[in-house]
Amino acid sequence: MTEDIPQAPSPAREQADRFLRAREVQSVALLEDYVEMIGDLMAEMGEARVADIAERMGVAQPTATKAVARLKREGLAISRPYRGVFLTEAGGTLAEKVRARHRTVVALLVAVGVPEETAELDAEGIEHHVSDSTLRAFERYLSQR
Amino acid sequence: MTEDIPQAPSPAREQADRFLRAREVQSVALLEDYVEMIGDLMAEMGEARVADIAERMGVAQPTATKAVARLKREGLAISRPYRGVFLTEAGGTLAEKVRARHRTVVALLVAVGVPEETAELDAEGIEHHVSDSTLRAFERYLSQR
DNA sequence: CACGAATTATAGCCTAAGCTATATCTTGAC
DNA sequence: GTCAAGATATAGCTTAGGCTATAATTCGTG
Repeated sequence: MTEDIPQAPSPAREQADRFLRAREVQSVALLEDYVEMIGDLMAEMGEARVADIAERMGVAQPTATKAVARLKREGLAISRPYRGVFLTEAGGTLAEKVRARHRTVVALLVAVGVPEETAELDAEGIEHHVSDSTLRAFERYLSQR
Repeated sequence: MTEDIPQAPSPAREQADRFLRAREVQSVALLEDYVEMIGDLMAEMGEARVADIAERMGVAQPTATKAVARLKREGLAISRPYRGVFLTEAGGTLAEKVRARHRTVVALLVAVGVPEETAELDAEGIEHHVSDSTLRAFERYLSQR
């Protein structure tokens, strides 16, 4: 047998794990975006209609329909055919979390000198990769200054 | 005709554009990761072999082969069957840019209080969404403190 | 209350990125 | 120089997320 007990993984393995994590994050990123969007629409108009979701996400209507189907599968939304889409409790909770994280990321970017517009643009992609640990660090940084 | 000359786009449109941009970024993110990785391997071992690329990326070997094919299509790498993979000049330039951006992102995260390990983990996903403008802001922030 | 317009769903297609299984090529050891 | 082991390529499948075209449903208006 080899020298060592379960211990330091190889550098290659560590690096691979980072990429695996990034890919995992990516797979939930779209879900998060849709959930947040549906939350917005529910707040603004009482319900989210597929056409509005599609318009705001910048996708074709059938793409939005398919995304909603996935949200339903994951227990984040409910809907009946030809009717509006609504978030479940889990969906609502996620939407709130995503919204808060988005605000924090934008605020941090602005705090370190990124122009508002750019911050808003970049945050859309960045936010999904901000872990809870990093998010807390951002909050600490923003509060003590 | 309507009231206004080509001007302020609708909020929905603006939001859609942000998502479109995030999706675009995503489509080049993997290319960037592979190019950086191949650069690392070339520096360490003189060439990048498909098996090593696969191991470090945490994917199966055929997935790496396919990725290399895409890199070749995009003019970022060259290779001959059953031989190592090498970066083109364009690939090398991109690798250097990606590596520098990665370092800056990690440094900024650490500077605002994110633990090293977490910074390294999150940076892997975040970096691809950091625009040139944001990167410059990060550099300014890091230099004046 | 019926019908046309608007909305939503469905069908079918494409590409990217992952996988396993298997075929092909290279190379080092004998 | 052969051949077995190792590395790479290929075939074929899956899922996700796009798209267009078209079918089905709902709803406001006359």
